[in-house]
Amino acid sequence: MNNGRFPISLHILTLLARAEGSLLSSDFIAGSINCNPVIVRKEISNLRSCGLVESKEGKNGGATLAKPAGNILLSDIYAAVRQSSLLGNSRNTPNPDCAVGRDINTHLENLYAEVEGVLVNKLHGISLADFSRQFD
Amino acid sequence: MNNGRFPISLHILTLLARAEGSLLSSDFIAGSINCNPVIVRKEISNLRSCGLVESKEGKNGGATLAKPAGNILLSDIYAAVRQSSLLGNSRNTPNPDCAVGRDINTHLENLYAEVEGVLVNKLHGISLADFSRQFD
DNA sequence: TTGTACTGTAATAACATTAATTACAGAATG
DNA sequence: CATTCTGTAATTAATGTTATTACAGTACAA
Repeated sequence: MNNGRFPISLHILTLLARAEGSLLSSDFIAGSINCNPVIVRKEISNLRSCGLVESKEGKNGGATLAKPAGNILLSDIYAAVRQSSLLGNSRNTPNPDCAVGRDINTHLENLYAEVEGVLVNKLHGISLADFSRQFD
Repeated sequence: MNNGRFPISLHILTLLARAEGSLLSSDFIAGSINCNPVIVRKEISNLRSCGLVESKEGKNGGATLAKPAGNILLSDIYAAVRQSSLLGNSRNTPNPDCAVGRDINTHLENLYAEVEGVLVNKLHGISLADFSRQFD
């Protein structure tokens, strides 16, 4: 998770939370993030498939939250953008003839599950409403 | 942290923990990880600068732990390889003329510090000895 | 004292991932 | 029915990561 998807999604959702139901265009959102609008539309497409936002096509279209900001948790956003394990994985398959190489992936997976658990737990305690309130 | 440095460093240290003081060469370690020995030497160089391993040059050289495996915590390893924030950063500087764009980096930093705190805390409770014992 | 087996490190190339851009079909509105 | 928007695919550009090559320097052992 070394990429910008979490902060971008959180930025989008914060803008939507503060827009209080009015539709925001991908161009407007991209202007705040300072990135390409296609990236925003892609990210919104992902958030939509996770049930966090709704969007409307056509003239005067745009996006809104699919539910109250108090019901969207940072753990939901994390889950929506998560694509690789938190602490990284080696690209190569370790040597199966070595006691460590043989089992390290299993033990890494277990460790990662444990560690990611505490992280998700923490994010579970913070709502989008909590986060976006800070901008008032 | 989408790269393989944490798992590679942990793999190296696990091998060293199990070698119980005898020197392991970068070639041997690379053979277990299945990566290039230069990568191993670079990572060992980093771990050495963090005080986790010692190494000896020349014939019959190699690396060992700089202290007992029970005194090396996974949080030390995390700190040694950490190079970017856990949940990623957008590459672009957000629009300062937008209330959200103006302050989001500050609020993201605070959030990341909080979240990373619980992760480090978790890793602090697990030693290299605990981890490497699993391979017995 | 010299060959051998290592480390340390720099420089470069190969590869993988991420973001930006271009392009365009389709939807909703006025 | 022109306009303004979304949705999405395809491509290119930028960046980040790992592998490779090269070689100087160190320690050992015959």
